Amino acid sequence: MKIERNDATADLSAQIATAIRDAIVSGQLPVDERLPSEAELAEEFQVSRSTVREALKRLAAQSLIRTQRGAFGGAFINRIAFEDAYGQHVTTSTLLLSMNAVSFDVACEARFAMERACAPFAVKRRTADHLATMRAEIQKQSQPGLSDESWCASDVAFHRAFVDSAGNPVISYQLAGSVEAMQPLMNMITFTARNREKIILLHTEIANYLDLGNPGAVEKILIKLSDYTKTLAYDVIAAKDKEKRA
Amino acid sequence: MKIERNDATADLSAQIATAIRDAIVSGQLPVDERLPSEAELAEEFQVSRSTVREALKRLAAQSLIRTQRGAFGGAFINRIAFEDAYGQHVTTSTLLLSMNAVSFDVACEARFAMERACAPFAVKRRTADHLATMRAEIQKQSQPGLSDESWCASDVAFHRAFVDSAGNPVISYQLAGSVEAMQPLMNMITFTARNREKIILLHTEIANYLDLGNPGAVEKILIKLSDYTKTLAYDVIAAKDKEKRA
DNA sequence: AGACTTTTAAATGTATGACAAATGAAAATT
DNA sequence: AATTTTCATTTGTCATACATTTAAAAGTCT
Repeated sequence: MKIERNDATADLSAQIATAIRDAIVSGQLPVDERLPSEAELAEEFQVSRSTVREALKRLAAQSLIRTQRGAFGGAFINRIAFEDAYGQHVTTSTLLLSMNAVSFDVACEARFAMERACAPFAVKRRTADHLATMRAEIQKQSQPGLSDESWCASDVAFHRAFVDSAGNPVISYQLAGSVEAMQPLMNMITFTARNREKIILLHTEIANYLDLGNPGAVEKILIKLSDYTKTLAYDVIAAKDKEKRA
Repeated sequence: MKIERNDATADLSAQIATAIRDAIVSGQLPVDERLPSEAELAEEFQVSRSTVREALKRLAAQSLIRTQRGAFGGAFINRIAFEDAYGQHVTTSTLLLSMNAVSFDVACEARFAMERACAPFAVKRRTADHLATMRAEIQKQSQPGLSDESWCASDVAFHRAFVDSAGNPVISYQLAGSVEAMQPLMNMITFTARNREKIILLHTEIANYLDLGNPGAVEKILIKLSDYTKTLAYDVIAAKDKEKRA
């Protein structure tokens, strides 16, 4: 089924993981199929059990397999759930943004551009539930004592509900990375009462136009929101620069 | 810096991996920082070296760390490159589509919706290079003897160039999952000479309107392309159903 | 003194063997 | 027939040993 060795550039466990991963991705190993036991794989690849285990842990880290102990246990090809994929995507995207000096502008542009793409579908498919969630988050955002972290979390929840209202799980999955990965960046912005007021207004308009079924208007508000977010970020960055020079 | 144990629901190696991952994601461990050696981590977490190694392999599978052998080697926090992230994203997205019975329509809608979101930026920022790449792929697609696989690969390359022309690496990264993950689905569609002709025409129009700087027109062509792709998929599915009934 | 070679210590990679713990099937018992 | 016990299988963890790689440090030669 799969053979290799003598690559020499990579660890054995990495090579074995790649071989099995390829078999999974290419569809040779169907979902819920059981892999051979660790001992059998060790025999098959002519390596020790530890090496096989390290390979399997690599695959488990990507949710490609799950393991079960006991007789009739073993490693099984895992059906990746949207939930698992979200998590990995968010982790990767977050690190990508924080480690690669992606500017706030670029991240913001990407996020809102894709969010705008949801508008036409959202007006067609949003349910009462989606609207209720969005309005509930707006309500939460209006509470005076809300901490910056809770404010940002509610902001993410609002946008998440909007994206989900487009009724396309693939879009939701793809956008989770953009929206949630920006949360650390957003957390750095201090939202004063005045800022919040303005954003809440825009959120309300989005909900209203979504309710009315006007995609163009929703897109326009999203542009305003994007611009305003960028403005706030500029101010924060400018203030930090000033502080640094002082 | 990080402690746990007694979770009982998860493996020790998974718990340790999570602890270190959290420290990385939260920014406590800066890029290129060296983790303690395996022996030291084993001591710190009060587990065996094998268990630590399995945890580290999990992190390595997500490109969170890289390891180096030899004195002064060890595990270092890895700066995730866009390239690494692409790869993981494509793998996950591909499996998500193939394992979760995501309909062709849903995948197609997501892909083209996000691609349309690129149009306004693409007309502003596309370079001569991008246009040249797109036209070169169109040229390739016009060759009569091209296999279905090569055709699809060239199709991906064309759309990739278009997305890249928007000049936003975050958008490019997010879209890589959608565009490339659909390749297996696209490969199932047999593109006759007549089909190809029509798609090549649409590709040409995209390149032309991009050249002219007309984002609205580009979006309209993308909608046409999306619709046509869906039509082709319907036909293939219908033909398969017929075959099955026969 | 400076350039080259050798040694050495530290770290990861791999192998082996042992035992613990979980688990479901099969056998034994009530 | 239902329940309990036994048992084989498999993953999880630990301990130890050795191979391999690597760069610094020490040594050697010109």
